[in-house]
Amino acid sequence: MTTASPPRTRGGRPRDPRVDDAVGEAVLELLGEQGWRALTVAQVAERAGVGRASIYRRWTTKEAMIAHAWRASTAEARLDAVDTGSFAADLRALVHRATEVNERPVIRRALPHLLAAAADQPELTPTVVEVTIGQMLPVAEAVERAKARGEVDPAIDTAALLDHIFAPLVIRTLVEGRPRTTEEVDRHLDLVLAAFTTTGARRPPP
Amino acid sequence: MTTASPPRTRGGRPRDPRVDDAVGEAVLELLGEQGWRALTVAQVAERAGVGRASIYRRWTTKEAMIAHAWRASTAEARLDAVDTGSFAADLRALVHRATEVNERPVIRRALPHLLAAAADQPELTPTVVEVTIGQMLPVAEAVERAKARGEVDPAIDTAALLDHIFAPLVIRTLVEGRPRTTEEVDRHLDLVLAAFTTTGARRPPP
Amino acid sequence: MTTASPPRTRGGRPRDPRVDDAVGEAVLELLGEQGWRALTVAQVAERAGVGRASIYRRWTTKEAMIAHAWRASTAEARLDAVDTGSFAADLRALVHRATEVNERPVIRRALPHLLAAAADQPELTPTVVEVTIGQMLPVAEAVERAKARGEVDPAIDTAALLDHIFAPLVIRTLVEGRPRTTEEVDRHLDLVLAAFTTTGARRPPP
Amino acid sequence: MTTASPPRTRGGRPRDPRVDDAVGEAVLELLGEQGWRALTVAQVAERAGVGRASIYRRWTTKEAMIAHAWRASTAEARLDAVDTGSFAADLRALVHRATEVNERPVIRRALPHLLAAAADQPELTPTVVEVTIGQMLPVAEAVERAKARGEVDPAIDTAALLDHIFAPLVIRTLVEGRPRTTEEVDRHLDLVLAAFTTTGARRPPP
DNA sequence: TGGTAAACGAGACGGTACGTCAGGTCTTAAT
DNA sequence: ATTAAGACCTGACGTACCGTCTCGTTTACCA
Repeated sequence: MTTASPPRTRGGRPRDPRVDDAVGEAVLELLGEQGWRALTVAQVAERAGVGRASIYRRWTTKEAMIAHAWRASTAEARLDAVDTGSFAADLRALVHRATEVNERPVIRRALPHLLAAAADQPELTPTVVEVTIGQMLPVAEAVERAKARGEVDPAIDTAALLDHIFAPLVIRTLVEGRPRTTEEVDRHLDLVLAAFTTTGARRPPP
Repeated sequence: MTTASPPRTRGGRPRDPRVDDAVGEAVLELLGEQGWRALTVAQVAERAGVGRASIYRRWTTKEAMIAHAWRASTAEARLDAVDTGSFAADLRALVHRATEVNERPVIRRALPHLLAAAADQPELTPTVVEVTIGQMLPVAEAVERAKARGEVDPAIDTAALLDHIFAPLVIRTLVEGRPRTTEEVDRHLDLVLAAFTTTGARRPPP
Repeated sequence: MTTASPPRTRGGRPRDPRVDDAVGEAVLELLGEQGWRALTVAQVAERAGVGRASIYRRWTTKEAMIAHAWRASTAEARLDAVDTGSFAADLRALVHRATEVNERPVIRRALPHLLAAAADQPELTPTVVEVTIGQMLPVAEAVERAKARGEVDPAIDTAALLDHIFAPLVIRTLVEGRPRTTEEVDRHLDLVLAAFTTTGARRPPP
Repeated sequence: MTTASPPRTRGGRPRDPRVDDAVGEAVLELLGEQGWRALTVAQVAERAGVGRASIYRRWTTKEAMIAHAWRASTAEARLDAVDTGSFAADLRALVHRATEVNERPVIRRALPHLLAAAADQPELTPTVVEVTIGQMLPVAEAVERAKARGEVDPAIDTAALLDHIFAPLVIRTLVEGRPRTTEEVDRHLDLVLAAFTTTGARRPPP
């Protein structure tokens, strides 16, 4: 789904797709500049050169508007697959790149608020799930390849393993409010590889 | 720290500690009843039988007020230590009880919003860190005992292990907006024990 | 000027004139019922069935709002002209009727506060001047006719004479906080007629 | 009455009279500097170096406090008697000096508000009456001398004549929010003298 | 090609929460 | 029992934002 529910088109002027784009861009800009609290629909409308009514015609709440813009932005930032033949190498490459993506201000500032909004408005949950799963997809593929190669026990549930890979990083960022350093990510991956792979591969000494 | 920064009281009527308590109780009640969005300072003041000014005198923002009430409430809900002599048994008992605690409406509804608030207001981060660490403390002790008994490799960083124990549970609750079932928690602990203990202890068949 | 400065309406929804009317009525009702001190913007908004923002959009201060409502109300209460052919008769009729008008609760309770408000907010002065002059207008016409008939010396400044007619009555009401009785008004007019007319006409004995 | 109701003095620490003085001075200073609206009890207390409770122990409301300070200040500004032997000369001297007194910022800014306060709080009326009458007292004496000399018809009620002398000046200041010029006062007195004295004395050409 | 239906930017609408401020009362320790 | 200091409750203030609702105008489809 890339647009905001283009509903019945029976007569009348069609919706201007430039509005969707302009709103999305404005939301991301303002989120990055000022954070979630300071972001108002009126401001978005002004920045986008759009009427407020045109926004409410597309999304029922401010949160839905932001969620849509956020999803649209992550779609283009999706990680490319990486296949080096080694699970450890794949994992390090993918997780380091995912960490970079999550450091973009708009993501870092929006994610906690989107989780909170979804807690109150269950209709936002699919969006949150979709984005988080989307980000883990290339890693899931690497895990499957690792199972095929015998690097990972096939009895281990892939989803559970993905959580062990990502959740500790995400939760620390959420709680401590600062991104993980490269070194911290590497140490985390050391432990993951030691605990969940048959080789217990550690990173090569520098 | 159990009270809201009673600054030097050089002359003048001292702050009435009953105000702090009444506000804390009112916040928790209203959070549980209505959730975060519907909670207003005016409502808290009325429920607590307190003037709004007395609240703003103590906390600069609504979020700080809630964070304080939340911390005060978790202090009394802290998990008791459990020491059965077996890391697996300790872990299952403690994590199941922690899961129960986190299911209380006030916690479940407030946590995502507190994380979001802390993202905008860094001064709230210590409170969030303190509470989350507090909850993990008895588990940390169990881990240390397990290391002493040789059930867990002493080379493993305890904090990292704690994250592998808790983060996957918490993150799934945050993202999916529903609590983990007992069965899901058990399966998660199976994997943790298999991956991070020397015995790879699995739970006994029922 | 009968409305609250509907500024250039270039696009956008136009202001609803019913809001102006409803606010004006509500102000006058509440002024009459409760007086100036007890009158709050929130109360006016509720009584008028109007949002508070709509009031603040029109008037910058509570005083300006009341002044506007007050002027609008006096416009319809303006005295009709009286022309009996005799200055004394004209004057007695007009001043007695003006006194009645000024006894209406809304006027009696509002005037002192409006004078006070104008002392702090000079932009209210034109309104106060307009209303007071408006009330004296029919008397001014009677004075001009009296001058033409030779009952009043044409060398006497009409505005000055009007002040001698009204000011003593008004100032006593302001200072003593009670209205003038019919008898007091008559005695006052006796003196005015004796001092400022060529005939020195006194009232006929009862 | 120069102090604020020094009540029962039965045991205990006596009231510090410096508090009364300091409060009075602070009120007058702040009235002159900022006007009535911006004057708060807290500000007065701070400026006077006094606790707020000490103020409320003496006066029940803010208005009563100001009224007291105002009366105390006018007591010392009372006009000295003038007796030149000519009513016209006495009158011009006294009224010009009264006009000067009324131009002091504290008076000009406070009078309208005191009238408004008295409209809501009848207990303030005596103070207002006392001050206004006090100011007119020397003029009343001059009127009596004029009656004795035959310059003014003894049948004219002195109080009514005083109102014709002062009310037009005061009301114009109240309504128009600006003081009378010397020339305006002189023209007003010309008319008063012409209308209410047997000589109809006009001022000598310059 | 002309009508119509829905879009558009602008901005007013009712409602509600916010955070500030003022008034008048009460409580402390000290005098 | 007073004092200065300062907390207390109450409640109005003015601002800001939300989501809705007109306005007058523009733009596509369809007859």
